[in-house]
Amino acid sequence: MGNQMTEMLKGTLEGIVLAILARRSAYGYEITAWLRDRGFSDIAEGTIYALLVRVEQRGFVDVEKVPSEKGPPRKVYSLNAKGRDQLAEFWRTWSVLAERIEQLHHNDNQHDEGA
Amino acid sequence: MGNQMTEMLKGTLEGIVLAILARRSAYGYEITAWLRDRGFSDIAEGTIYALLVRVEQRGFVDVEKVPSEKGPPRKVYSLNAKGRDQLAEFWRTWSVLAERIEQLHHNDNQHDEGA
DNA sequence: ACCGGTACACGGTAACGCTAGGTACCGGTA
DNA sequence: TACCGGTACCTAGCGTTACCGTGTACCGGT
Repeated sequence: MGNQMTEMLKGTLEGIVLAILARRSAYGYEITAWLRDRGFSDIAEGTIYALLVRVEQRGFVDVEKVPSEKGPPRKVYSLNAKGRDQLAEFWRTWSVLAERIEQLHHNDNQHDEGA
Repeated sequence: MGNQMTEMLKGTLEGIVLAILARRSAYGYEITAWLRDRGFSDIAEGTIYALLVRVEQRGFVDVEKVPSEKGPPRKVYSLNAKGRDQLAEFWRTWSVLAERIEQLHHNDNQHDEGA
């Protein structure tokens, strides 16, 4: 999609994926499809795989290889304790940023509504 | 500050600065101080100047050189029509992203409150 | 003569998401 | 048999962005 969303996803996409994995374990292809369904912009498949490699290397997730009847084996990722800490940290940072930005948004709208 | 905030600012910092300029014209040093006061993390001075050069080159702002009694002349930036369009686009993108992320946040908290 | 505050600018670095490919397994169809 | 499309994963190179450190310059006070 647009450039704007691409840049804004930097730093948040990892949190988004961790939040998804907090709900239930999943594999890359599944996560990509899930995001696409939710209209979470057109996130490239490769981006998700690269991100998953990153969070695995940082020890935020555990991985299990599970055979599939429809193709190559799936790599199923599960959020572990360290990952939950990271997710909590993500939410803290997000809250701070979102709050400050919303304040700007309100002030902005005050003097320039509907432009 | 933290890595997390640094990455999250990518893509949002430009919108933040445009929003500030929407309220009133300002120069780099002033914007930096403003952000620092608002606790908007410890944004590096150099970052703001680089960003201002960028938005100027894209034609989102008009610039006027104003002499200062306290040092070198100030470069005062004003948001123009194109910049207002860009800011509106920023808010649209932000709203979409923030809404989707908040949904994840709620779902996340449901099964893992206060962990 | 010196220091600190004001004000701007630049080069190199790291992180991130995107693009555009490639590999491999499988079932259905011509 | 040959081919295509869906499933599932991976990689290299690229552009954008924010950070760090440093440098320049103007000015007033001591």
